[in-house]
Amino acid sequence: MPNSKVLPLVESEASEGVAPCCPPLTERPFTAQEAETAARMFKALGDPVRLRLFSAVASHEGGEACVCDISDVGVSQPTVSHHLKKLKDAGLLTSERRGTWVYYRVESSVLAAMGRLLALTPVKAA
Amino acid sequence: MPNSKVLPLVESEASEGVAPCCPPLTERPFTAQEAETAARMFKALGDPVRLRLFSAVASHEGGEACVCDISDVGVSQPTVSHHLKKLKDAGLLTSERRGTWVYYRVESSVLAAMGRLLALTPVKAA
DNA sequence: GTAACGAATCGACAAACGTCGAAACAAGGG
DNA sequence: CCCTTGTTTCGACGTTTGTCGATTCGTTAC
Repeated sequence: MPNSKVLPLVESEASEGVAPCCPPLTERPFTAQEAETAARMFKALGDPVRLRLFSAVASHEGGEACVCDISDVGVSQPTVSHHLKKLKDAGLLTSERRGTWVYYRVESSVLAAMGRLLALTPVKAA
Repeated sequence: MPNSKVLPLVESEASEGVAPCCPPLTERPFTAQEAETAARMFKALGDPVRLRLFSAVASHEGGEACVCDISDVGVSQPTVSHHLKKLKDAGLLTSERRGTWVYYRVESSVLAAMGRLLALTPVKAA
């Protein structure tokens, strides 16, 4: 899929410095651009169906799941596909076709970046 | 404000067990109900303006900020108020009027719960 | 009282979103 | 080949969302 747009949430996945998009929320006020980037991640997880799909992939054996394994979330199959695409566009999932089936996998570096965003830091003195 | 609806994201703020709404995303597939609850939190942060407002409060001295301190995010005053209300309804902020001004404060227990949701756990063997 | 200021609510509007059924695409098996 | 199965795309629909200007509410100062 050469034309798919994936957000550059993480600059590189090289050995060490995973380079998150933004500092912790508590460090300083976000700039407009930082907020734009980070909001896309949160928005992607801001839907119950997507959260279930994401959790299903994330908790599946081997760290990946076929669409057919996780389609049981109470919406039609096209809707499942639609949500998986959104998670993929947000950079939270990657997909790979293997024969008949398509497998989705969690992009753990992005998940880590989001966790770092939410990291609690000591309250600044008034 | 007796009629405001605050989501029960955290059962209690008592001394120790902050009782998050849900297990880590990677632990097991979310139930519909867990997803519904957690998605509301993520959704609240899924807008750039709200993220900037939240970050501004979170990073402000003393852990709180007057609306007038953080209104500089490029939207009208009613819109700022609207977004602060959403963050409040999601349980991420609390507010308190002190004289002329209204101060917002981060509900850190909820922030912690969200961070725990995103905690990375080892990939299960296939 | 009334005027001034900060903040919340109201009403309206366009844009974005979630959902579905139908159709198209991809891969494998007769 | 054609048929079946898994997945994505398309088109349409109703709902939700973000935004604003105008108004209202709460508080303080005069």
